[in-house]
Amino acid sequence: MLELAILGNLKQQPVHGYELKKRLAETLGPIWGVSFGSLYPALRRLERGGAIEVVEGAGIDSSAPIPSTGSLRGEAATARLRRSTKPSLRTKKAYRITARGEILFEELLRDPSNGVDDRTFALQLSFCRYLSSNDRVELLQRRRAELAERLANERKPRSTGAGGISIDRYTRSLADHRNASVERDLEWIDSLIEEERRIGA
Amino acid sequence: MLELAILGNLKQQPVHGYELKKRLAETLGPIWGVSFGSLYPALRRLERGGAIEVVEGAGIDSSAPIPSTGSLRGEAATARLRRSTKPSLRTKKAYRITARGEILFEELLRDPSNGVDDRTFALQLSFCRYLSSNDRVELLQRRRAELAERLANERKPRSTGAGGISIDRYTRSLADHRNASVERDLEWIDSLIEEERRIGA
DNA sequence: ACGACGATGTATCGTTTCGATACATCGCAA
DNA sequence: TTGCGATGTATCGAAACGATACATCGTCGT
Repeated sequence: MLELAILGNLKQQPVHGYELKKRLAETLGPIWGVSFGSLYPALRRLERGGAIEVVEGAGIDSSAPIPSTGSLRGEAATARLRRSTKPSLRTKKAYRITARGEILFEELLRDPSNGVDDRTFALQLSFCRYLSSNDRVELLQRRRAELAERLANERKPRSTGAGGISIDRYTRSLADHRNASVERDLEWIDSLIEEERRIGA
Repeated sequence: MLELAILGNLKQQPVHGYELKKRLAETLGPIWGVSFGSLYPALRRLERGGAIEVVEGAGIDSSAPIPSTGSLRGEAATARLRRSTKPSLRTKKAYRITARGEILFEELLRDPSNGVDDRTFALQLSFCRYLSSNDRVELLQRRRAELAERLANERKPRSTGAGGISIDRYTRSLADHRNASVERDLEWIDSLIEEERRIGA
């Protein structure tokens, strides 16, 4: 679902890879460490699919115009080209979302096959301003169902592990804490649903 | 860190792949869906590394002895062999941890390069009964530091997102909830540390 | 003036993980 | 008897990860 994260960010404005990574790290925080090894291939996938397109040199910071290769740095550039066939490393390649990409974004955002994965849900929620109030409630309720099911599964008595080995104190504490965490998530989701119902357009 | 999970489970008793997957799903719960596509390669990696070894047919359920190929099901077996060169699909291959594996397990369990990844920490904690009280406290404090840092990073005022776009209500709520969650994790860790200090051997 | 250093920036390599699927056997119930 | 779900091993292609290479910029100390 990296694509969703990328498209959602590009929806606001075109950015280039490095900047995008910083924003993703900021948004997703520590719950999802997006690496270049995922990001750049994902960008190329999206570009191949026609969901995004490059905007050569049209970065965010207008204060840094791309030096047209061959003017000031002609010597360095030719020397670089002599050394390697690869042209122009470190030229900011900004990406812009296309109409096709907007459609893909909506599909991914609305995709009901989720609510399962924590990270995907967080992502969808962080972009749910692009959803109708109805779809928002639906998303929240899918999530609610998932959390309730987890709780139900965890609730069934399992004082002894498989094989009859008794669970130690830490494993028990871990499970309890996880349970409490899910309960709080559930309360939070419920408050969001209620609020959406009250003021949702 | 799948290896750690596998070794920790095999430490208790030898099991075969399918059973192992069920146990892992039970232990790790919904936070880590271990798939066969990860499990079997991991088992083979460990076996190649000499950390585990196969125990032919010595499964857990003693009530289901492996039918020695060629007795009761001789006909079916030969027919199967005629059809494919691959021998004996669906024969329970139980794995047992070796002395080498025990060492590897301790290394992985003690590995301080972590505390960062939530899943890895949960895993290490669930096996921390194999650690000394000192190492346990150390593990908990590494985790504590990580959580405290997250909180500090999140705390810095960021009422507007990068690019000057104001954060919508849901993103805000998500961030707040995540913050509260980390705070509770922190309290929990602290209580564990305190308890360990009180009664730890 | 210069050289070290860290932030910015694009890119790839090898490994691991994931999700889906294939293949195969057993037990049980319609 | 047949058909379906649980048990069981295995692999494939795609995706993600962590590390690293490569390259340029600005800045700061000397």
